[in-house]
Amino acid sequence: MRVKLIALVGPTASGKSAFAVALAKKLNGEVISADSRQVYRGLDIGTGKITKREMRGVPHHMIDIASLNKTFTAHDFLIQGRRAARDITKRTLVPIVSGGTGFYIDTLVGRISLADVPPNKKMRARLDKKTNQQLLALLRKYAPRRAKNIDTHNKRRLVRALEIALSKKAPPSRTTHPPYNVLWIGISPSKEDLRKRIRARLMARMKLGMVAEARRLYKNGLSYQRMENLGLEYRWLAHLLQKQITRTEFDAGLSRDIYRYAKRQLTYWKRNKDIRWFAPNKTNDAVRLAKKFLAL
RNA sequence: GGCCCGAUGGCGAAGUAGCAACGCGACGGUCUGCAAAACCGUUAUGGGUGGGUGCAACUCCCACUCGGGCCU
Repeated sequence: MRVKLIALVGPTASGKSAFAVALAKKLNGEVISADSRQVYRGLDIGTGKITKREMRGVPHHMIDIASLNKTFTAHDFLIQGRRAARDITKRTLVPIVSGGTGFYIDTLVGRISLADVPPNKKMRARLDKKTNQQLLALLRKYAPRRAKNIDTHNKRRLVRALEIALSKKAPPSRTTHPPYNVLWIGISPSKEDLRKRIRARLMARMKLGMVAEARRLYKNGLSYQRMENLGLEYRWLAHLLQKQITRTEFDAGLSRDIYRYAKRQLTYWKRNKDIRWFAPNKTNDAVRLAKKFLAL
């Protein structure tokens, strides 16, 4: 029998982290965070990372497990996340995967299977010099099927596709059956509510010293370039610290970008018809559903 | 009262007698190891209003309205 696992998704600032804790307490579970930025040590306020207090004794996995000197990937998440899930179920507890990085969750759960080809830095550097046109031509030659449905303007994707196509290893079998029996729960506020939550949360974090955190990270060697690539908070913080924008522009620009990000997240989950969506104030229904799922 | 300049999508902003650039914003979407990233698409049948000239006017002419400037 497949292991039961609960996947809790929702846009940023929807309140899913708090709900994950509540759910874990009620169901005897532990949380596996699925957040591509909270895995890094040092990114705390900017990522809205849950605090020890907020965890209320519920163990959280996959937080603070990576160094900013390295690039954490979906594959890393897959390996370590599954290990965490195994570890939790071994203790007869329920794994609750909760987070905003839909791609990571889909990977962990087996909705998406990754090619068994690790990043090849040298090859990437070489391919990066080519134009999208050239990359596409190469892809047509070495992986015509992939070339058909790829984003032809997206260099990052083109490079990765070629990396797979040009590697010696044979692609993995596509038959990876989902290792888990998943209950999908989504938390989604209304658009207006979401906007308000995002602003309020941003202001609160500014008071907590979000700017100081970024300044400290910079002093400790985190380049503005890297912050830029981290996106959202750290990207805007980098601009602010370099005095390229005013505080007013920072507030407006960042909260707008966070909102846009939230919409992108929702778009990502739209295709997953298994998700049962709940409003933030209707989480009791979600708890009931989860209990039923576990009782089966 | 007289003279001059301007009036283009939610905002900013080009341009030309012959299908209304572009930027921002908004909205929608993609997603097979960087996923808070990267990438794609849509967004003015209409150019202050009313007339006129022209095969054709946002583009030329006249009047009016509004905004800005100058003069008495």
